[in-house]
Amino acid sequence: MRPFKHPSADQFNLERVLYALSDPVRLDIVRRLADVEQASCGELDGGRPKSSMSHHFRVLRDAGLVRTQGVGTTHMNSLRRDEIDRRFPGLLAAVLAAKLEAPPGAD
Amino acid sequence: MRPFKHPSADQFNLERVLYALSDPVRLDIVRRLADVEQASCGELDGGRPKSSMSHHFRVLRDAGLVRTQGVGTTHMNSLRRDEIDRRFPGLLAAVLAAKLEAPPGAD
DNA sequence: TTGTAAGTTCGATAATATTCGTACTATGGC
DNA sequence: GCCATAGTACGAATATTATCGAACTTACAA
Repeated sequence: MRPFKHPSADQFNLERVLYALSDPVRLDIVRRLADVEQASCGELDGGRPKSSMSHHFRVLRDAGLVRTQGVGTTHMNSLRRDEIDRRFPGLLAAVLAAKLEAPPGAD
Repeated sequence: MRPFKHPSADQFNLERVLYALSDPVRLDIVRRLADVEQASCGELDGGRPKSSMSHHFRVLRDAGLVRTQGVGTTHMNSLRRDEIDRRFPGLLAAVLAAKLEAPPGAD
């Protein structure tokens, strides 16, 4: 199981990062990774097909948001929080702190 | 010239906002609006066709990032900074503060 | 009223993404 | 070795977006 190619912090690209975060499935992955420090792909699919999830993980990896390493037979994903923070200070914090959809009538 | 339909702050959607910001042309518009407080569409096209720009302004408007109002024969655009800030604190600041592409060898 | 400048809207085309089934690969347990 | 598990890679269908020309609308000015 050869390791994945991850971009280095100075290769991060703001547009790519924002794009990666603009998908509900991927945003959800990021939010959950923010809580658990590490999780396998299987723990993060919402019942979705593996091939779909694999695609989303790749987008997140390529953007630099997530690091994936093979551990035994599973792939462990973690948020590259420090590196993202260093390159785009405050961005991840803002995204993670963002209030979800305002239900009609709230606010 | 009937006014445009702008979403109210509680209708803002994080994914939509992130998506709107994930395009280089639109990100550039937002960055420049952050400096000037107000600008016409013509001042912000980079020599690009009007119809293309019109599309991008619409995406930004629909996401709630930009407000467009007709003034005479031109359309004046401004960043809805306060409203975005209230709904997604720190997000715009982080995006605007983000270092651009790291040139190879920098950092 | 005729013209012009500023943008929008429409429509077509091309480029990108998403989704997901199927086949494939690697690892660990028996 | 054999099998199950976890996930990737590929391929195809579908959907979404971007780009831009051309026609249209509005406001102002001469």
